[in-house]
Order: sequence, then structure tokens, then C-alpha cells
Amino acid sequence: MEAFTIATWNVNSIKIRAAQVLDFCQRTAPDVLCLQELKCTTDNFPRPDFEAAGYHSAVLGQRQYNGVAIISRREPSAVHELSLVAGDSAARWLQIEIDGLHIVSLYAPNGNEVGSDKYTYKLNWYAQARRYLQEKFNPERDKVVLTGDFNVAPADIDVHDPKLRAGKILCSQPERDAWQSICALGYHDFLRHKYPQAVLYSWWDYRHLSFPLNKGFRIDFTLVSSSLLPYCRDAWIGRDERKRRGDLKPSDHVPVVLALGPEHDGGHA
DNA sequence: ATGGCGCCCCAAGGGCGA
Repeated sequence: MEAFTIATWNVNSIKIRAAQVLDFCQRTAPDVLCLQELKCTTDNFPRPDFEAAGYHSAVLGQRQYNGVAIISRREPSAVHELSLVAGDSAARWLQIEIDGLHIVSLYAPNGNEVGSDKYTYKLNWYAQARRYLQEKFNPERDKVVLTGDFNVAPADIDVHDPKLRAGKILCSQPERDAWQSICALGYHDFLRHKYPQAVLYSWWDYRHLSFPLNKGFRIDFTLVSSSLLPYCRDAWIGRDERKRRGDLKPSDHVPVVLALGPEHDGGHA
């Protein structure tokens, strides 16, 4: 496999963030960038701006909320828009095939509060996601990258104050079990695998001076199928995108990046 | 103790995010 970079970013409105996203594309040059929380309809996605920057756009938008997209240097050979939960029109799952890879841009429900209706919906959504993935892919054979805002902090290391957050939204055991049940199918958090002890966050609340105090959570991921582990070269989080730069106001999430490349033995050479 | 930010929308303040 040639060098191939995949990034994911919850942008919290693509219309507000387009200039910063384009700037990120210029600096980082991802082959694929998965976006979440577009907060715009499919028709209103700034497709021409990305086209001018050399990217195709696959978009599943929605008025006001949600919305996912995948921009890519090469045109996908297939695009799938999914509603995992019957009757659910929320734009949360977009999937493409490109260069022999299946790439998903997903936006898991937030869940509001443990025990709420939205929390039940979140767990149901995860159950449907797991069922779909189990039916659709063989992670030992198919090359799959699951990227997006999973809205779960899978372990205490992914939370700035795990004692304070214990059992609460993003950190509750049923949510963590749901996230783990996806991984158990044969998908891997390569970033954590590579940096088992690092404090890595992908989201900071806009309030409470959370970013300056580094009170964050790691809830955005690029999970790879087992078949892709030999091709994983590096992974990182674009933390600097959370800083204000000039007139550009940041999203509350930052990009998570995965670099694939020629097969190797896992770094023991 | 509460809310504290930012974005959305029939435009003013409520819904939503996490």
C-alpha cells in the first residue's frame, strides 16, 4: 500500500469552519478527510471550495443538525448513505470505497444524560452499528477504517478527571461496552496502541476554559480493521487546531489523523 | 448551586451539543 493519510474532524458547522478546514487540508494534505457535524444540508455543503482545493466531496447533510461528509483526492468508487436505526433520519453514517479501502465517517449520538431517551437511542444506535458491521465486513480480510465522533471516552486515560466523570455521559460503562463491542469485531484503536500512556484528547468543552486547562476527552477515533494493522505507520491528533488563529474560530473538536503505508512488521525492525 | 460557549434557526431566545 502506498502512503495514504486519513483524517477525521467534527467541525461543528462546515459553513463557519470551511476556511480552517481548507487551511488544514493545505498543511496536512490528507488523501481522505472525514467530517462530522456539518450542520448544513447536502446542497449547501461548500463543495466548490473543496473542488478548487483538489477534493471530491461525498456528502450526507441535514438541516440544522448532524451531517457527515468524506472529501477525498480521488473519486470514490462507491458511496453509501446509511440510516442504522429504523425510521431514523439523522445524518450520521457515510461510507465510501476508495483504493480498495472502505472508509466510514460516523457521528454517534451524544446521549445527553445517562438514562435519558437520547441515551437509550445512543446505545441502540451502537447496537445497530455493531450488527451492520458484523454483517457487512470481515475485518481479517476487508480493509476498513471507521472514523468519526464516537462520543465515548473508552478508558479513564481518555478523560481529564475520570473520578469526576465516572458513570456520566461519555464515560458510563454501557457506552464503553458499546464502543468495545465494535472493537471486539476486529477493529483497533491504533493511536492508543502506539501511545499507550499518552494523554490525548480530541474534544474540549467551549466553556470553563477547558482547553487552556486541558480538560478534554478523547472521543474521536480512526479505528482500523485487523487487516490494516500491518499498514499503520503513525497516528496523531491535531491539537493546535483547537487554538484560535486570527479570525478563525476553532471547532470544539480537533482532527485525528492516521497514516497508512507500506506493510511492515509493527516497528520491531 | 448554577452556568459559564458556540452554532442553529421563520431572529429571539430556546434547542442542542458532550
